[in-house]
Amino acid sequence: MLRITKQTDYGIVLLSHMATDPDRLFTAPDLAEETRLPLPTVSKVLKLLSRDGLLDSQRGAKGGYSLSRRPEKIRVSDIIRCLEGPIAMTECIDDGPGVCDQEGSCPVEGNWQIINDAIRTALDRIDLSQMATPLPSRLVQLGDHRPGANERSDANTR
Amino acid sequence: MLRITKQTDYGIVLLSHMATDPDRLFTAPDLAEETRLPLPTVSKVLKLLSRDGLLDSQRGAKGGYSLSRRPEKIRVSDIIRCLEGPIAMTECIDDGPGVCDQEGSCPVEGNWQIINDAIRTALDRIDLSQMATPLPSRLVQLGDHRPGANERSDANTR
DNA sequence: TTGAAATAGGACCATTTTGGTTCTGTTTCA
DNA sequence: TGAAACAGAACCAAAATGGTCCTATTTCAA
Repeated sequence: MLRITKQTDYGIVLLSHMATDPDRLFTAPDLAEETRLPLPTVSKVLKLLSRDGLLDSQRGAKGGYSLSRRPEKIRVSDIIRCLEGPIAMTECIDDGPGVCDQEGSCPVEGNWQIINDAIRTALDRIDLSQMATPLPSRLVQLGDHRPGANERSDANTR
Repeated sequence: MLRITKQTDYGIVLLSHMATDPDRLFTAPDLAEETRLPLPTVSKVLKLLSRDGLLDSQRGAKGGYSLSRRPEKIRVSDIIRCLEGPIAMTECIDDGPGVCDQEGSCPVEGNWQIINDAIRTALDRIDLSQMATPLPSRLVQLGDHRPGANERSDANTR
């Protein structure tokens, strides 16, 4: 389904929430409550985000997490890269040469770059401030994106 | 890793190969050999592609698969949608309302649309003819994108 | 000095996805 | 009528995910 993992989902939710008050120091328990997500999971994600420098952390009592930079400076691509690794849609990319037995004969070969770059670029353009705006205007009609209303092709998977 | 599944990978490889001779009728065994992929898997993917109308199929002896339309008319997004379901990076999209217990309080809510649309658009812009060009020119420097050296590849799409 | 409150970092395991194979039809041509 | 292909589904091992939990370590403040 070309989807991000739930962890990343949580990450974006958490960071978006933090972006609404960019200077505040948030504890994990606070965040868990405010976003209504389970604490252990929130905790785990925050650690990852902090390890990669998207969050600053203060240990000890009165500790917590805060955004390491302005929301505008944190791109969705940063978050995904932190929580899921390099944004490359196929393995032949991040494994380097020599792994794929198709090498040389693969009809696609370098052309994966086209796709990867397109995705990366798209994700680079979106930053936290955009995600955090409290439903800016209903421009983005919520129920209106179903491609031709073609039958739910995921109907069989559950 | 925000990656497509191997099945989709195969699908793109297969279709790209077929795009190099758009009018030819390919049998699954032929394709397996020409792309050096295992036949059972090739077979499986072809069936899916054909079920969704990306390929035409002819049964019986002398049967096979052929592109259902010109390579330029087959977008990467079509292939992904066929092999992985709707292109929506989070579940709150394709499941419709009422599923997410965050509803109403989720700080991101409709803003996922921003991301989903960006991805969809990016993938809409790439068609099979682009993927199939036999390494058009080495513009897209192959060995230069590894995680460490993150070169900004702006200025292409959009 | 000490205890409570936080983060840091793993280990762990059930569940789900995936990758790939195989089997049993059905269709078509020669 | 048989061989060659596609159609469709079942199946299962391996990998990835989602969550939780446990044990440090750090810091503040009484």
